[in-house]
Amino acid sequence: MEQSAADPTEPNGPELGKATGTLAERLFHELTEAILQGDLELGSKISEPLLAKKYAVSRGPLREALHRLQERHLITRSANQGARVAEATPEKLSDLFKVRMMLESLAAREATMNCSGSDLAQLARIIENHEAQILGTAPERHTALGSTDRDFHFLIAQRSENQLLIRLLCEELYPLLRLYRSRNDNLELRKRACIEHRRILDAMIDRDPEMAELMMRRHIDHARQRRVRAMEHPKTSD
Amino acid sequence: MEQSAADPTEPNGPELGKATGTLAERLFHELTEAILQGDLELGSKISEPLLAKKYAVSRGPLREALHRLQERHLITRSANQGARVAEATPEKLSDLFKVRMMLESLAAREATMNCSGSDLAQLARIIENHEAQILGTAPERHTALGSTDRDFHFLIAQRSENQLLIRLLCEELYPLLRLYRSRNDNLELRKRACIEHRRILDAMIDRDPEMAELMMRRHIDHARQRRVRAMEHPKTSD
DNA sequence: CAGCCGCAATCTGTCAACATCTTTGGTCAT
DNA sequence: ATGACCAAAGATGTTGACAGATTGCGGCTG
Repeated sequence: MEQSAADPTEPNGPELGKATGTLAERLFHELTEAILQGDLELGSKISEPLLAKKYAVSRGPLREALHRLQERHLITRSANQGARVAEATPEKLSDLFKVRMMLESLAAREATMNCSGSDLAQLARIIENHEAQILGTAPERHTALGSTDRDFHFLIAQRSENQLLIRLLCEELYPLLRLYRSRNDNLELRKRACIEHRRILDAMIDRDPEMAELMMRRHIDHARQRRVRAMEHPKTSD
Repeated sequence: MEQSAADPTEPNGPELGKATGTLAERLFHELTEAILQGDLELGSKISEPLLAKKYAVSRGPLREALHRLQERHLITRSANQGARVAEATPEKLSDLFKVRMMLESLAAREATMNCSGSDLAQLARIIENHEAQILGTAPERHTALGSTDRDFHFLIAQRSENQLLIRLLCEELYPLLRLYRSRNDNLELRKRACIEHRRILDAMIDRDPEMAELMMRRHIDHARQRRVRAMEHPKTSD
C-alpha cells in the first residue's frame, strides 16, 4: 500500500508513467524536487524562458507552478523582477525547527490517542530499523539515507488525524527541511536520536499524551541546537 | 480599507494602494478578501470565464492567483474539474485552533523576551481599548469590530521575530480564521478573553516566557472549545 | 578616464486563440 | 419508459504572440 496522499516524495519510479495530471501540477512537483535536490542553486535567479525550454513546456504552466512554489516559500518573487530560489541561513533553520517543534509536539500528543496497536508496532519496527542501520546490520537497500528518521516523524504526523497539521508538516515543513540537508552521519548523534525516539514511543505506548508531547518537544529542540550549531560552524569532518 | 496583514514586503509602510504590482498579485488579494468576506459562497464552484469577466481580466493572471489560493487552502482544485471555494466544518475549525494554539504559544514565548517597554505599553493599551469597547465607552470609530482582539495576537506574532512563524500566523492562519467569523459578541465571553489577555501580558511584563506560553495556550484552547461548540450548536442568541 | 544618458536585448506580465477533457442533453434501441 | 450511446456545448489546460518594464552595454560628455 503505497502512500496515496499527495506526497511529492517520489523515490524514483523506473518510468513513472505519471503523465497524468496537468502540466502545471507535474512541473510543480518536479521543480520542488529540483530545488530540494540541489539541482537549482539556492539564491539563484530563475529565468522563465530558460526553465520553460529545459522542461519543454510553455511559460503558462511554468508560471502557475512558480506561483505555487512561492506560497510554499521555496522561491521568492518580486514584481517585474522575476523569481529567485530561496536561500538557506542559520536563522531560517532555527525558525523552522522552532515551528516544527511546536507542530510535531501537537502531532505526538494527538497521535498518542489515535495510534492503533499495529501503528505502535510499526513505529517500533522503524526504530529498530534505524538502530540496525546505525550498527551497519540493516538491509542496506531498504534504507535510503536518513529515511527511517523521516518515517518515524512522518507516521506520527499522519496519525494526528488533523488535516491541517498533516499538510503543514508533510507538505510544507518537511520539504523545507530538505533545504538544509546535513552531514548528520555522526554516529553518536544518531544513537541519541534513537534513544529519544524510543522515549517518545514509550510515552505513546503508555497512552500518555502529555509525556509524548514533551518528549517530542525536547527531541526536536535538541536537534535544532545541533543543526544550527553545525551550520554556523561548518566542520569539514569528511 | 487597509489590510496591513497582507504583504510581508511592506512590514509597516504607509498604505500604497494595491493598485501597484501585477494583475495576478492584485487578483490574489482581492479574491482572498472576497472569499473571507463571504462574497464567494463557501463550497461553490469557481468558473474561470465568469470570474475573469467579473474582474475584467483574462484567464492567465486569474489562474495564477487561483494556484496561490490553492496553496493557502482557500480553494481546492482537481485536475480538469475546476476549483471550489473551501468549506467550513467544525472539524476544520478545531484543527485550525489546535495548530494556532501551538504556534501562538511559541510566539508568546519568543515575544516575551523581544518586546520593548513601549511594546508592552501598546499591548496594555490594546487591552484597555478592548475593555472600554466592551463597556461601550470606547471611541467607536477606532474599533473595527473585533479588531482589538486581533491586534493583540497580531502584535505578539510580530514580536516573535520568527519570519516563518509570522508568515504562517498572519498570512495563513489568521485569514483562514475569518472563514469562521462568529457571533462572539457574548459579553461574558469577551470579558473572559480580556482577563486572559491580561494574564498573558502580565507574564510578559514579568519576563516569564514559559508562563506567557502557558497562558496563551490556555487562552486559545478555551477559545477553541467555545467556538467549536458554538458552531455545532448554533445559538441564535442575538 | 569616470560618470551619465540612451538604446537595444531580454525578460516579465498579459492576452486571445487553440486543444483536450468533462458534462449535458438528446436520440435511439431495448 | 429506461438505459446506453453519441454529439454538441462549455470549461479547463496549453500555447504562442504582444506590450510594458528592467537590465546591460555602448557611446557621449565633463
